[in-house]
Amino acid sequence: MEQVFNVLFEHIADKVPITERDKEVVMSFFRRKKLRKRQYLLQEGDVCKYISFVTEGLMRSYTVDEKGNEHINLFAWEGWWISDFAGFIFGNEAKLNIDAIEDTTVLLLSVENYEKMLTEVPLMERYFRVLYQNSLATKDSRLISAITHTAEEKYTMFLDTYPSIGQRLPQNLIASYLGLSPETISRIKKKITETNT
Amino acid sequence: MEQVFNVLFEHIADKVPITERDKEVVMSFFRRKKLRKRQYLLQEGDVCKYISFVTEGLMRSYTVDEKGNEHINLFAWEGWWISDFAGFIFGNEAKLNIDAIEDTTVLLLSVENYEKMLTEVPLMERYFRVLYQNSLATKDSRLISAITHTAEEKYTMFLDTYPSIGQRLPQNLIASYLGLSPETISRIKKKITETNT
DNA sequence: AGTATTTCCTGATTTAGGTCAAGCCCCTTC
DNA sequence: GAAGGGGCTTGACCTAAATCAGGAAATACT
Repeated sequence: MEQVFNVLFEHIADKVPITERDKEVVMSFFRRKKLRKRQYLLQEGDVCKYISFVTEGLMRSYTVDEKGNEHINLFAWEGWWISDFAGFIFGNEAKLNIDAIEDTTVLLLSVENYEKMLTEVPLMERYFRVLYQNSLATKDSRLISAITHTAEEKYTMFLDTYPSIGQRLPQNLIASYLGLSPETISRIKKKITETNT
Repeated sequence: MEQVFNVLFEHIADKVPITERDKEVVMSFFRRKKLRKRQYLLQEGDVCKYISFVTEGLMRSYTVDEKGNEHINLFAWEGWWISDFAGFIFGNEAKLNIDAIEDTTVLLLSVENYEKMLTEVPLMERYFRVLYQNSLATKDSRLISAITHTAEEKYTMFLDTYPSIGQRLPQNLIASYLGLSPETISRIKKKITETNT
């Protein structure tokens, strides 16, 4: 079995008991793709044909508002799915841009293969149900956090929640993810280190 | 078939082709419950044993922060599911409160029945996958909106998205849902009516 | 009908965080 | 090793929305 699929199958096995037989079938639906740092996987206005599973590297999805500001929607590193969901599901134009923050390898799953896979391998139906279910619970708390917490709380909570990824991200991207300005993050960092001494 | 189930089955049929036979089985897993206005379905700290489908009325889920402010997470009226998802799925203490804004009838589905139903009726596995998938897409756009838009944009977008429900909600609840103060909503309304004359 | 409780409005003041601007440091890349 | 471009910091200033406070409408309760 190809090396890159290990990450995917570990992720699946974590949620449902997948057999070697199923793995073979599942594999056949995916296509592998490599991306250089800064390379687009999807641009606003395109039709989003795939959902992608990151096996190596780091990606982001983001929107651009009228003033030209980028707002990061999601980071996806090893073991995460990324896509313009609304576009993928409902078939409309993508509102999101997706690009690589580091050199990245992804496994692409097209709409047709997604549907096919779900019917042919019922276990995968269950896998995605569980996956979505969990992300819903996560999204809920992010939303609450975005509405209720202060800038400082958002920042420290982000670092607590994703300690490993903090290192890999320039702080202006974290700012964009949290809906804060880079300057604010900078000031918060200063304040925190000052308090700790 | 009991009347209250109509709303549920319409909702299901909208996503997957459910048979009369399946309906019988599905029905058996639910329990019906009536709630008076202001009555709790779940309080913070309880174990969330159910997800609930609203067949009539209007409910909300909300958190309370350290300062005692309520932040509404979700409104659920006819045809919506409501629950403390994280709690229901992972079995930990509820962080959300859920109560009735109007007199409400819900159909309760316990964790055990949920799991049982999903295995016994594979079609329901698919239904929930599609349901979650769609809510994910919706949540995404609400999150982006919470981060990027101004108070006025959030308010008008809310009314555009849920025109029917605007009437049924006092505006302090809308404010709480949008993460704004009631005063701000009041001023926005004033501004809008002034502009329109 | 009359009281109580929400709900809503409006003004004055405060504040968190954004915006603008300038300079520095650290990588790349010729 | 110079030149350029990100990324980060810091200061001065600004603004959207929160908070505080008071009263007016509107609902609900007996």
